[in-house]
Amino acid sequence: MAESLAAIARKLNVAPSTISRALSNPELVAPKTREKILNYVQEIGYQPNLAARSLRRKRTNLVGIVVNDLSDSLIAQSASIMQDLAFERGFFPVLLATRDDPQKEKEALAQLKIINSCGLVIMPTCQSAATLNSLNIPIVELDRCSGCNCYDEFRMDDQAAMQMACSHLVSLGCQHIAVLFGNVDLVTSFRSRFQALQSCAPQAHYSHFFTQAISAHEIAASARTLTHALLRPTADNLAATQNILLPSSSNLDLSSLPPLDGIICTNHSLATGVVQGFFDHKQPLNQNIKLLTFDHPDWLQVLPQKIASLTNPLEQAAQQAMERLLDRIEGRYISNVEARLLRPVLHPAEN
Amino acid sequence: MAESLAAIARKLNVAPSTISRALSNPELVAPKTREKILNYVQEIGYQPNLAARSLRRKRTNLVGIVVNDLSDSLIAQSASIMQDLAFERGFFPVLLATRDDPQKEKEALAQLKIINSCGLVIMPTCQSAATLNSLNIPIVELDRCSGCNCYDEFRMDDQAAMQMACSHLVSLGCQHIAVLFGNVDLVTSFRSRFQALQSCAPQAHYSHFFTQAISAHEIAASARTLTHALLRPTADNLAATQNILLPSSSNLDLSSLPPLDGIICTNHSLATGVVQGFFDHKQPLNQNIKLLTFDHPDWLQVLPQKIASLTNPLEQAAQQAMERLLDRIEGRYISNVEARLLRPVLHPAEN
DNA sequence: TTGTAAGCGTTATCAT
DNA sequence: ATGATAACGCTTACAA
Repeated sequence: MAESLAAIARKLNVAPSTISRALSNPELVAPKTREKILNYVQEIGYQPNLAARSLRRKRTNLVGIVVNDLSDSLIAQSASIMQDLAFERGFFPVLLATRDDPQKEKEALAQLKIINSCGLVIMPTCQSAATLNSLNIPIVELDRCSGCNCYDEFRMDDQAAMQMACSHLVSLGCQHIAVLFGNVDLVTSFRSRFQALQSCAPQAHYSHFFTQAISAHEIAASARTLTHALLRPTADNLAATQNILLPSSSNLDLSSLPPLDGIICTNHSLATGVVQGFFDHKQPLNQNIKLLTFDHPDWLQVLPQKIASLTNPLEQAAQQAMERLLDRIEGRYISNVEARLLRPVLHPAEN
Repeated sequence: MAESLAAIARKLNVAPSTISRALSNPELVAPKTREKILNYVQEIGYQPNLAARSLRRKRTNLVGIVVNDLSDSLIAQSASIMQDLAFERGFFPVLLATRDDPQKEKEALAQLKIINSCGLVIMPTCQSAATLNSLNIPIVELDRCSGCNCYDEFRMDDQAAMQMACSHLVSLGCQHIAVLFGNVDLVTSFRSRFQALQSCAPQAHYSHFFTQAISAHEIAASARTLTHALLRPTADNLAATQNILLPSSSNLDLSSLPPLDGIICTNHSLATGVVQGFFDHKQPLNQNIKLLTFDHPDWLQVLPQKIASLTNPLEQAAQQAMERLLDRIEGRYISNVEARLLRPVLHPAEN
């Protein structure tokens, strides 16, 4: 059983409150006493009882970290960075994953409410705004935005990313580029990437395709089917794309355009499907058709042919997000909310 | 601000203790009062203050979940299962990852001590025994064992797994199988898999190779180098394996044996390296040489040729581990510690 | 069956 | 600069 303040107080012949002060407001206690106390506390490795502290302070030191998919190693790594940061500043991180399921997100937020978490960094799904507001704690949005513009946001600069992607393929000589998106109606990041496409390098033609799917698995499946149609536009293959794309997608009859020589996947789930589609047709990657994917999925390393990728600067965003959150909690940052957009990094296909 | 017990008590004209009882020991309060209380509590959505409860009970409801690598999707999924389970039983899961770094594991355990977690499910690294014992809380080991045999253990049956793997390749006609392991000196699961190899289908010859590496990344790199030597045993390629294998590995001069026609990777990091090695030599997978890997890495789905895999029943193990932990915490299970070994499932290469 | 009261370990207020 | 004291919200003897 850990030593209590009272016990230490008796040992040192001071009042418990003095010790408490020495620990939380050292400047309020005389240097001599302070040193005596801190030395002893150090020596016996005293740990304050956090339950008691939370009870008295009416605030826990628990900060929520809600991400969509921990099995994405970039996200896992970013979460780990945020956890370390929280520790360092005396907070305790509580990590929950939603797998992009709004239901699970609701549960997660409910749980955070139950444990009285004092702050939250979240990668929100499309529909979280209402639930977020009901928490009444400082919140920072990471990588996505929930739509309510009342929280700090840290994420990739979608506009810059889209332009970098297009310029890269154009510089490789591409003239007709298919750009694959997830559901632009429901996912803001896809929407803003698509909007950015309008102002991209005009040296090429762009055809855009939107999946209806939202979950990673279904997005990949849709992209696979779509790839079949792009590579072999047979009647069957074209028909198969009917129910998986949003009607606002480009027409799949591409005969009036130059032949397809580039594909941009605006997230890694799309890329998974595209790569599968190429292999289904025994077509080597990145040869006649140059590929570029947003994100940097783990499986890039085991591909027989390499493809270009554009990495989301999620780790930096995560770090900044957590720092901002803790600053908000501690009242060290009180300015208006801001959206900070970070530039991605382009990795050309190796050889 | 959430309503307090005292406030509710006043509203209902009962004592706070009665409400407390109605919530934690319903059978101790008269059916009529109980109903009145529970209804009201339900209605206003009362949530007990957990800090106060923990303080008084001298026990938090925080259970630690310490895993090595969250970016492994099977592990992420298992962690999620454990979290749900903990929630359902009124506990709160605290998820921490170590990336197989003993230092980070120490930190994680220290943090769990600070927050006073009341139990722990852990995938221990090789050297955790001492730190674990110093926690003085119920512990369950998942997927690996720390060596101290004082905790319940739930993991794959390595012996059965190894035998299934060998039998499968033998049934495909393999006569000479290379079996790749991680560091058998330091990682118990590799050691027990290797021991099981002794009693495997004697219709084939087995050559065994042990990496010195421990971290996932280095294991993959070692396996890649080794694969080069296995596919093209040039002097250079053989020399390159010198410093990455344990000396107790089989001799790489395999000329006295039948030609290599099967490779078993005893975890997915090894498989990553092997697949890279095959591609480096433009050699298709699973054609002349049949491949089988333990685990079911995500990238299997994007391979141009499929390979067989043996999936660790980690999700079931995780579920059982968490159930056991909570039973121990609540004193509902008090028998001696046991090691429960679960059989894996074999997935043949799809066509 | 229910109420009373003490106390968990900390911190904030007030008095010294 | 330090000490005494009350209070945070809950649980649990014990008393009624």
